[in-house]
Amino acid sequence: MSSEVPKTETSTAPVPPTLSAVGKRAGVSSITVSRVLRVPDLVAPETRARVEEAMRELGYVPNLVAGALASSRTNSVGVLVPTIANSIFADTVQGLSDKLEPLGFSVILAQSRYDAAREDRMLAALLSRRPEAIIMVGSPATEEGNRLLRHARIPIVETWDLPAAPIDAVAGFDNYKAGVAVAKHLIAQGRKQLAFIGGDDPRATRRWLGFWDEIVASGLPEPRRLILDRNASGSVAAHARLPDVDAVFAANDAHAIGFMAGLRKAGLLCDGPASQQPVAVIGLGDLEMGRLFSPALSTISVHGDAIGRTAATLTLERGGERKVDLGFELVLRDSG
Amino acid sequence: MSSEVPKTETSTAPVPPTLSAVGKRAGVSSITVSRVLRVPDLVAPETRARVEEAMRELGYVPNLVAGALASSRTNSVGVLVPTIANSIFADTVQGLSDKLEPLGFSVILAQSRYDAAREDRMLAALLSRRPEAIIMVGSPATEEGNRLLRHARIPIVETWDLPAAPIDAVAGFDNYKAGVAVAKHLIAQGRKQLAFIGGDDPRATRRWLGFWDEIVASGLPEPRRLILDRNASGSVAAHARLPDVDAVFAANDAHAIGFMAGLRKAGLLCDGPASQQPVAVIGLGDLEMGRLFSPALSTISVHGDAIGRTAATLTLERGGERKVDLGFELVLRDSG
DNA sequence: TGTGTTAATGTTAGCGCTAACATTGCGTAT
DNA sequence: ATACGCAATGTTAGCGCTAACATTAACACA
Repeated sequence: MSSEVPKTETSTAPVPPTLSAVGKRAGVSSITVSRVLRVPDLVAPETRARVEEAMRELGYVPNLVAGALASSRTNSVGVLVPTIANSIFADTVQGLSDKLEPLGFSVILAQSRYDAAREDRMLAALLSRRPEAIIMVGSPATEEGNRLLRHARIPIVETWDLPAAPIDAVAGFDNYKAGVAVAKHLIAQGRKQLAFIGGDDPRATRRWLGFWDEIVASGLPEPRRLILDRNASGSVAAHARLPDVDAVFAANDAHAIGFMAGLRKAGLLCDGPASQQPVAVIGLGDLEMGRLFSPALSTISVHGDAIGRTAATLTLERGGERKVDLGFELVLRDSG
Repeated sequence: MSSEVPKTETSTAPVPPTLSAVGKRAGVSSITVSRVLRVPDLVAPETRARVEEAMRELGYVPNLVAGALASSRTNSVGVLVPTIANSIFADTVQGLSDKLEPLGFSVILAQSRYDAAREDRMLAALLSRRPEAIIMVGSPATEEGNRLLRHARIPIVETWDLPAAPIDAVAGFDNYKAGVAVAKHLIAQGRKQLAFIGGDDPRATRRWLGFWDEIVASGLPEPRRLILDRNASGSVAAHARLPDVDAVFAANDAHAIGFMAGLRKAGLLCDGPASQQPVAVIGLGDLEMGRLFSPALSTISVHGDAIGRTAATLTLERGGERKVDLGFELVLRDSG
């Protein structure tokens, strides 16, 4: 990526044109060109036409880096997700970027990979690009991450959860209540041996807590918790480690589907309704695939894209309600 | 997002500290602070310690916008994908960002939503942030997009395909051959009435072309093509529109799974091996879900993350082979 | 006739940093 | 002692743009 362009080639050096170059060509000063770009109404129509012509001829591409430094507006937002690959957070990124891009904002994307140290590094990296807001999944894992964000003096949106003491704004839902809702449903269905499978990130843990509390409060034996790594294939074998279980809440749909694939192999899955399932399974996320699976997956439906769009709105509007609960709904299909 | 911070509040104004502020506090000039950040070996250990202390005390966060303008290195790459939500391209973004982030590069993400005009706008928006490279899925749809990229004088990587006349670098596979491979397999299996379902983006179309050519060359009747919108649910009903078909190539796994869900409803799916399926189904992408489905989905496996990592490598190294064919493999499971 | 008023354009300074070139001080060879 | 090399630090200019404040000309109004 070194710049070994021979400069002594021709008279028209391959130097990208600047505002002044356009201005010179159009016979105006650089500020007028700048105005054509940002506030065209301030420029006389003929002048504007001449400038636009010059921009076209030179193939001018504005330099937003310089513009950002001069105006201290970068028109960018930093987005931090644990992971983007086959994850539910992709919907959120899509949602927020659909909202932000038409407004001229760029999305700077970073992944923490569920690693606190990397999260801090990414947060610092994002902030050094001076985004006008940060949208992240969850909350900073470390004190350092918190400090960084609190000192940044820009809107911060935490998503996919409802932290008790948010840094600034929130767009999420109550993961604890989701766990409670699933437990209630499973108990009402008459299930007795419940278990929870999935990751151990903060949000999954909150779900587990709600699940546990509700089950124990109802007098049933304590549910088991199986912590699985992040790919669904691992959950295929999970059933062997959960003998006697008759209902499972999976921290997300991928785990739920993997678990069901394992149940099928074990002959513990039927194509009938939930009441006929030897083992009930409830997921979270409402992946399209869950609907296509047979038996169709019952799940906690969460609107990932709405979370993203709401987060985008929260970065743009200061003031107003800064804590939005997008809720969730228990969608009952055939798996549990 | 206006900055109405009352400046006459205290003596310690809430102005983010600059390099010079740190320098002043540490008793050195700003350039020394800059060196501590970029080339610490040039600074005496005690000085460095003093500077680092000052940075910590002030909570200094470097301003890469200014740094980029001064050095004309932004340490960022622009990434353009059709869509990021529940798509196979998320793997590619993950792969390239895993490679790029540790090197200090940020990813600026944009989505074209399969829309040529939006693609051009996003390309222009990306370029105006002066990324050091552009990685995109496919090739620019318009002449204007091509022109923009050719004039940008930075590495451009086109992915997920092997364009005949690439702008610069390529990391992808031969979509035409993928179609041929699927056709060959299906024909060898004795299937007679073949069809293709999926989108009509350039890559899907290339797959269709290979599929069609191979089938017609073998003397079988022309395959049918059903163009579906981008969500898998639409493909559930696709079977009704393809009576008599005994083999289907879906442009991606999501469509394949949706189609299979439809087959199941119609009683045209069994849990046995491929030879027993009334209708063979082959997907593309090798989604984890496909493996969990029953019957397990046969598919063209493509390594989306390897495409991303390769693309990242191609942006970093000029010279060397600039056209990398990552290939694909036909993974046969139970669906066809 | 002078005095606003407004529309259109220009001038100046500087955003926060880094490249490129000084400068300083000190140890060492001659 | 003089020159030289080198390590550590500093000075200067400028990246490409925009905010804030001129300036100019044309015209309306009393």
